[in-house]
Amino acid sequence: MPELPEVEVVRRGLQQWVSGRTIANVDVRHPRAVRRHEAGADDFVRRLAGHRFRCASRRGKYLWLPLAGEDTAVVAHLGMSGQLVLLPSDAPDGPHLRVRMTFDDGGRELRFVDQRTFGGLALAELVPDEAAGHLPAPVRHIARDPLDPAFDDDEFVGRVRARESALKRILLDQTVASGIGNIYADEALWRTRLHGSRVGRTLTRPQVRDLLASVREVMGEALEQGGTSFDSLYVNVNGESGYFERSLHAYGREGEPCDRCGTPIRRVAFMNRSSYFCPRCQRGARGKPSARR
DNA sequence: CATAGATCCTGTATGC
DNA sequence: TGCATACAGGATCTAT
Repeated sequence: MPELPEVEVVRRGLQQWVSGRTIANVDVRHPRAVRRHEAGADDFVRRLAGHRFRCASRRGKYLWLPLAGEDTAVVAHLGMSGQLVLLPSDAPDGPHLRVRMTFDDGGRELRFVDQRTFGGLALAELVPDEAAGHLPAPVRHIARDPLDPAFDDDEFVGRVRARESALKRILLDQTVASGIGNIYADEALWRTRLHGSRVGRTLTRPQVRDLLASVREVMGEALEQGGTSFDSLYVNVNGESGYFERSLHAYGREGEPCDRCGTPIRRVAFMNRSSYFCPRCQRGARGKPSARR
């Protein structure tokens, strides 16, 4: 469940159902799922057994579970198709089960399920971070996400306007602001009436501020509805899907009328993926800036 | 240095 | 029916 709202839904589930529990056994069913754990799958398994999870944290699309009494955390990234689900031990494995963790209380076990194996788990060091307290080493390279209270709006505006590349590319760059993916980038651009091919450098400060407000708005609304799900690939820790798909205005709506002006939504290939936009509301780099008055 | 493109993987949907 | 192709919500490595 890749973007911020979906990952936050998972974090909340982990916070409720996994924090405070002590790991009994870890079973790595596919080595690729722990490829980011440099010391290998055996080391990953050995170092987790007997340790207790303190809580569940998140920045952008990264999740981590700090271990009690240690300066380490299990870092998880769901990639394109990863799921963290809680299931009874006797539930069938399913074809994409990658890692299984049991707990000493005998309750539901935690499973990492990932069809495409772009996601993964690793045990990483928690290192001091001047602003955030502690952060896992693999998370330090990304920026704060827009829902982080300490997110620096001015810095974001400055960085967007310093870029020579397309606005959508900037939104997807996790080192500028983390947590935004293909869906919410398109949705925020639609809400702000900006075209993703606009060059960052050409935007006014108020335009970038509006865009940031739209990002927060759409992510907040999605979170309230449990995230966006098109199919069973994107579920919370209890295997349930969110409802935000119903509220999408642009993403996945090629040919359908724009909810503002009725013009059919267009889809174009961009950065090896799809971008959806309203060709009337969101004027492109070739046309006049839409917010000009 | 900033930026653009290729690549990792498995499954589903679509067209011939 | 079989087969080929396009596409899927992401991040990272490589080349320019």
